[in-house]
Amino acid sequence: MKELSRRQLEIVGQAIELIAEKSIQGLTIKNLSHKLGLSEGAIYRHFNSKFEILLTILSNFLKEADKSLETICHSEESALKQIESIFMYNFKTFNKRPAFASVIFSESIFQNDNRLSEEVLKLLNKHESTLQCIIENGQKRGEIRTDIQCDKLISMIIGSIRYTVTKWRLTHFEFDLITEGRILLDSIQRLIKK
Amino acid sequence: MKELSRRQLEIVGQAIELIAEKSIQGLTIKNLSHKLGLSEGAIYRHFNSKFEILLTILSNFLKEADKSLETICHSEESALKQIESIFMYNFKTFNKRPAFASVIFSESIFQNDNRLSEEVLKLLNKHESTLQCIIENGQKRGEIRTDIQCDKLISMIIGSIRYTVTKWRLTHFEFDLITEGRILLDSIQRLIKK
DNA sequence: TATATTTGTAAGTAAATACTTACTTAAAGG
DNA sequence: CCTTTAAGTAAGTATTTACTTACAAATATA
Repeated sequence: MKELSRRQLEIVGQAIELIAEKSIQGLTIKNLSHKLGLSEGAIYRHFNSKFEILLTILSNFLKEADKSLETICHSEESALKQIESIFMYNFKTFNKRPAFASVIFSESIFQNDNRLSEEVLKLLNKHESTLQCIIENGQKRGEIRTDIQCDKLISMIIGSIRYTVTKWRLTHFEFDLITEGRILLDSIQRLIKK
Repeated sequence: MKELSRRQLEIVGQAIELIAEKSIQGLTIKNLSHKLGLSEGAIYRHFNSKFEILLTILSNFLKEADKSLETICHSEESALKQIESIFMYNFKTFNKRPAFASVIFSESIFQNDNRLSEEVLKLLNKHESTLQCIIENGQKRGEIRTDIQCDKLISMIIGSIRYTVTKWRLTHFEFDLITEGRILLDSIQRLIKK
């Protein structure tokens, strides 16, 4: 994973904007070149393939998420506070950059290659392992109820976050994601606390 | 919504199988014609467009789901039992016909047309309204806790079902959906009961 | 300043894809 | 039996798409 050149950053940035505007299907080399004010060929001076561009977007997102989740996990907050941080991290990220949601929620789009869906799976696994750590500690400390399997609590938490974002997208962003996210968080906290 | 001819049923059936085998991206007219042992043109004797085939699949699925959800909603069972029925209906359906999951979970695939994602939204809304009815009654009857907003309970329930199915797909069906679904259901029931 | 490297372009290519057309065969009906 | 209609085919078309090639300009370097 080398550093990206200025032009590469520009290409990736415009690609993300393009996805935000026209969804993942709108990310074509032609559209991208127009957006950049370059020829299609020029893009290939900086990336070997469209796949590489997408992979760059995804793995940068993954790296960023990794870092945030690590920070949350190693903080000294209570379990419920840590879960709050995960909620807000997700809702704020998707609210600010809906394009990421478009990429993350389009697992099955890429015909030949499943390396992209593997990246998505990595992201989910990272969320799961972080939540597992938080919940297990919370259970030991008596903050979280112990009568429910940890992995089912995780499915509920991640599932409800994802579903909220999915509905937000399907309804063309007509409700405020952060507001709804906060209410959802409050409900989840009330359900899982001891 | 007219009745489908024998050939139309065959085309739709093979289309579903094709999606199950190669995911939604594998559904091309060429692939479909090979599977049917017909020419590509022959398909157009029975459907005006590929879009129409997909819409037929989706709206039949929607109709079926509608019927099941209505039955569940109007049964005299307890709220927790009704929720169990919704869980099992979903997990059994996707387990038996993973192609449906492939279609339902690919909202953003269809370039120009958003009529398909509207169908998916309809399906989600039907689930939501059914659950709302069930939960509100359950709350009145003292079966379900009332300290959480109804729509957040719904997000948790639908979200956790969808997430479980998504993971099942991303991990290439490596765990038993029905088994995991039952454990998830048990957890949810324990969380939301009064 | 001369040369080499980087970055660009215009104009392709090849493959995929949904759909059409002109024509043929099979079946149905009076 | 003859005509009409339904159902099929082979061989297209038009468009989109990711990617390539041959060449040119700009920029850096010696």
